[in-house]
Amino acid sequence: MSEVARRATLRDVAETAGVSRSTASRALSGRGYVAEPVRKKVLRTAEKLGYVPDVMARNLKQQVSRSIGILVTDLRNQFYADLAAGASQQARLSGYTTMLVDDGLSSAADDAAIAEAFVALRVGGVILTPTSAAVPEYLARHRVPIVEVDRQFTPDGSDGVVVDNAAGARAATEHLLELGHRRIALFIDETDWTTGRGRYDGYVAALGAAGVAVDPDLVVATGWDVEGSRARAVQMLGGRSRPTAVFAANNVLAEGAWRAIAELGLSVPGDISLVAFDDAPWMSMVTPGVTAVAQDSVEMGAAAVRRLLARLEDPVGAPQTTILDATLRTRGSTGPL
Amino acid sequence: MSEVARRATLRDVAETAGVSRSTASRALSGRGYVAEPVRKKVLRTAEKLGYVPDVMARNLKQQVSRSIGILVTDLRNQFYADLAAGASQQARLSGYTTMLVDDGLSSAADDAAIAEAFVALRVGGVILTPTSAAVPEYLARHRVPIVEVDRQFTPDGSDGVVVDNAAGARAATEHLLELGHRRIALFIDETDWTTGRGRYDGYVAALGAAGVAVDPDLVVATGWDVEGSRARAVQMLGGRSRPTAVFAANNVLAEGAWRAIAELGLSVPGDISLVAFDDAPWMSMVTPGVTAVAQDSVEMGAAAVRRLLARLEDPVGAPQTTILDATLRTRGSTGPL
DNA sequence: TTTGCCTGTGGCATCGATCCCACATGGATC
DNA sequence: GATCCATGTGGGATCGATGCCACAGGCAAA
Repeated sequence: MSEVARRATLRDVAETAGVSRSTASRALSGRGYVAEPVRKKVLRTAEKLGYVPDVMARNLKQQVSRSIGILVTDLRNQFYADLAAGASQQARLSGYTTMLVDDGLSSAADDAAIAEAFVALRVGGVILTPTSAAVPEYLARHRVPIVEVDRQFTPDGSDGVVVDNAAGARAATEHLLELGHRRIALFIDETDWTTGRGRYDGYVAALGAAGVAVDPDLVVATGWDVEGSRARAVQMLGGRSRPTAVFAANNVLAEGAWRAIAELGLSVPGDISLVAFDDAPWMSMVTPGVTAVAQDSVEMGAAAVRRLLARLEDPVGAPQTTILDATLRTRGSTGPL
Repeated sequence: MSEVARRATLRDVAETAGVSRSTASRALSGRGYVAEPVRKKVLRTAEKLGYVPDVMARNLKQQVSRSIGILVTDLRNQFYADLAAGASQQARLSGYTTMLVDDGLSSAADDAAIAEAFVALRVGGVILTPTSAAVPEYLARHRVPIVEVDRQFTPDGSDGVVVDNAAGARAATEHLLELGHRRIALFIDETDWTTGRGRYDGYVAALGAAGVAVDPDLVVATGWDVEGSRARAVQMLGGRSRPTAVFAANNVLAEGAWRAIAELGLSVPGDISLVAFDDAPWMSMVTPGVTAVAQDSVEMGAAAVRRLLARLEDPVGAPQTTILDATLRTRGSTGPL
């Protein structure tokens, strides 16, 4: 056993201090009776040996783990990175460790593996941002509490934290309407789930309230990435009957639209107004600044962790969805018709 | 024991399948002899019960963990978010799970707790981006292999992955010199550690090679955040003897400089040229685009994981530092004097 | 003196998975 | 027919930490 400095275990501490493992455990954890001098001695030896308890072994014995999983859609997107930062920090403040996984360039098979890894690690619960539907299903089947952030697959069945998509989208659209715009294009990735659906509804509601009919040709599914959005935007804005304003439903699509506008040599807001959902850093750097519906993504992450911890406290309560405010930040990219 | 659907264990699988735990273990892991029909039966039972092995228990028994820790400076900085994404993905591809922690708004005490958590979780090794010096010290003391990314506290003592800071800074400075600039300011956070030191050296080397003396007044310590950089930049660029070009040593300081320039109403590159180290997304969105030294941060993260895994294979080999290329991307923010 | 309680400590089983070892069976070889 | 080996299976110890229970003293009340 002459291993080169094996890591110290509780047994090592106990033997060095000349007490039993039970006593050492009590001294270190502070549970149960320990005579003061003995306690001091154990603490000193533990310190001397550089003893750090093995949380794996502890969790195994106690059958609980103070760790949560976080699965984010894509860390390279500032929105999700901020969300992860907020969740990570809140978890740490609450004494939980986090298993943060970036779904990034993963395949469907990867998603399954990630979900299984969370179960295998026996995390207390998982924070989920939009990925494949298989993940929440798998976790639900294995009775792992989840909190869906940004988008909810099962609004009634699970906890969630979302921004008020409809109100935000409505505010953005109304802002354009007030400036006199009537031909307002909506760039959106999907309209089937809560996020896209809410933003679409807000857009429609604003138009309806202003007595403007929804033109299906102006609602364009751009795909999920910058390139898809850019290509569609070039096509639409390069045509003869182009809209006077564009509402991009998220920061990625807004970037595509912005690049297309620059490419076509159009002036903002002279030729076209642009408003985005989700205020990315670049929107306040460019000239003119991009009017955007800001959502506090750091706070969303933190709120999700708080919701999850509340769920762990009360496993049987009814699912709750926390709805955060979205606020319109007016900048130079929107102007009168 | 009539618990409401307790999670299935290996014992449950074994009993249901009518075999011993040993046999069930062999069937599932594929190690040792198992008759084919028995193997099939065990696999079917495991599937039916939704059995997922407890990696904690497995690691405890095997005394190895296929997980690594990743500590990033600040996820809200795109550079570190990308780095984390790259590391996370590479780790997953290699079959490792990651404990990703965002240092974000942490105090020194938090740092100590984070380092201890890594040890407590018995991670195989840790990827470190710049934080407090206490972290690498603590981990080294506990014999946890580390790879320092972006900045190395102990270049000779530990593995590292860095970009070629000197060459990148030199290229940026030479670019400005070639355009005729002579009064080139350097905005930098620190010059004591590898990152800042390398960039400073590159700047000095380029000036020296061109026969231009280094003016200490033009090398400004701006602090670590956007606001500090902006304030210093306003002060310096608002004065009468302002430089004709600014080299910002990272994306944060570049943002401060950019905001200051906009605030002062200066034109780029007419009044002043700007070049940045680290190509952030906004730099290609603004007009004119910002000339920048690009480092592949996703690849840095991936390279760090590969280095760490190699270290786990060979614990005693000499420390290695991987140096990645930095390439200058010329955009509109730099122009002739 | 006996009973009872409180304090302090150690023995030992336990969590879930693994794996060494013993043992059992069957067929092939001498 | 005895020996041997290959194959297949189960018993039980083990990893590190915890916590129940038993037990040893000491002290106070009856």
